[in-house]
Amino acid sequence: MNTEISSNQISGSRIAETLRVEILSGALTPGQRLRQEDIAERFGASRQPVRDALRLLEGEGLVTLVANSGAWVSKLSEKECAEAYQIRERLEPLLLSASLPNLTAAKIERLTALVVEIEQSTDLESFLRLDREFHLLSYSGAAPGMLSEMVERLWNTTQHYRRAFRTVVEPASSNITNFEHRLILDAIVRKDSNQAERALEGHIRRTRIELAEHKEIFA
Amino acid sequence: MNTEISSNQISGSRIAETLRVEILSGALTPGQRLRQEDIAERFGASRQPVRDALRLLEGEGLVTLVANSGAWVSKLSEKECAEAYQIRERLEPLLLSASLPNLTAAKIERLTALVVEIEQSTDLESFLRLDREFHLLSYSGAAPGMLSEMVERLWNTTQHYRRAFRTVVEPASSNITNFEHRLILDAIVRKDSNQAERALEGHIRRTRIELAEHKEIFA
DNA sequence: GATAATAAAAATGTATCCAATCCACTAAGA
DNA sequence: TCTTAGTGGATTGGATACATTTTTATTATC
Repeated sequence: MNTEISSNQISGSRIAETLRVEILSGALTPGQRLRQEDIAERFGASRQPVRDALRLLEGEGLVTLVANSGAWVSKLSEKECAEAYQIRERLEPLLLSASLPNLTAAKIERLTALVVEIEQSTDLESFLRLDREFHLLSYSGAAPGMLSEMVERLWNTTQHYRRAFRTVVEPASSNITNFEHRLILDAIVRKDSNQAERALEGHIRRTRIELAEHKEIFA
Repeated sequence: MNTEISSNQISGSRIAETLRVEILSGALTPGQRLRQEDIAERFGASRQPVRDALRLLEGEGLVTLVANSGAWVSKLSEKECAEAYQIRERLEPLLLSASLPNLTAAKIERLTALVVEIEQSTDLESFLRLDREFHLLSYSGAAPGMLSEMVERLWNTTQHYRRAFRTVVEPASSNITNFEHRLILDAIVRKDSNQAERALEGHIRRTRIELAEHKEIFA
């Protein structure tokens, strides 16, 4: 009997999944080189599926491939990061609007709890995890599709810089963030999509501008 | 002397490029199966670079891969197509705004000529080519980056449906399209980014709504 | 005649081997 | 001492061969 993962997917996808988690968790940092052979050995596979995985992650923007040279964890310049945030400003309100009508009472209850948990969170990793859960849960009413995927990719490619940002300014703007979360939540509870869009756009916009004031993150 | 493409790229990328053109031109239609071996033979390569190419195109949304089964040219449902257009409504105005300040006089001149050429175009393929050139040229002032890439991908994944739509309603809404192009051009000439954004958003929005009225395209 | 099970064939996924490319280090010359 | 050409090691890219999975066609049974 085979007790392994059912895995009706090619091995490369599983490898990509693990690498993705490691990049998002910060175990692999931007600019770090990814050697095919090392990864293959780690997963007990050949280099073939590793190449597939790297190609997949390249498509997601998490890995940068250079011909005949190698693969690196993608690095964003200050400009690229700002661009990602500008895109988020336009797309996430749209996604939230699409999600809002389908958010169940249970989910809204969880969102309410999350706002409190975020306010009470003390360590960095908890904040990052809860903040991500709050926002992505608020989008979970939307049908899966291109838009959801794009937004998740944007969150993934900017994850590292969110962490770096929070280590620099941690306590200073927490109050503002918490206030903005309550604004967003309030609009969600009232099913006011216009208000929700505006609150969310402002939230992302403010973060982008504040991020631009800390260029040392990108050095 | 080597007259071939300088080609500091892996072979899979070249294969992907050719397949991309064939998908956009309509030579390969949505739903059509792509056999690795057939493609490999066509390019005189092994299946390895073909797999790379398919992975790449999957990341661009042009190809759909199923594990242990195969690859197909991506197909959009009516809903997915509408979603792509909604995303375009939000992203392309942003891109046009970023482009506008950097559009040279020569480019604006070309845009002006294109509006006329589009109005005078008689066959379908000319219209598609010119329309694409008009819009993408209007974005060419923006620095290359995530946003430009996303927009180009959206144009690529919806290309087939733009063609199908035009074959159905060709003459009916041409006047409106032409008028909208002139509105956009006017705003560009006056470097009025607000107006340009609104005109462009309306243009895409109207197309989306009109497209939704022709569900037979997706049958 | 239709449906389900089975077997054959066709296509994909993986491993291994070989070739081509790049990078760093060394050494020679100005 | 600085620059440049060359060489060796390491790493990636591609081709072939084999294993696995899916699909299709055939056959038997209801």
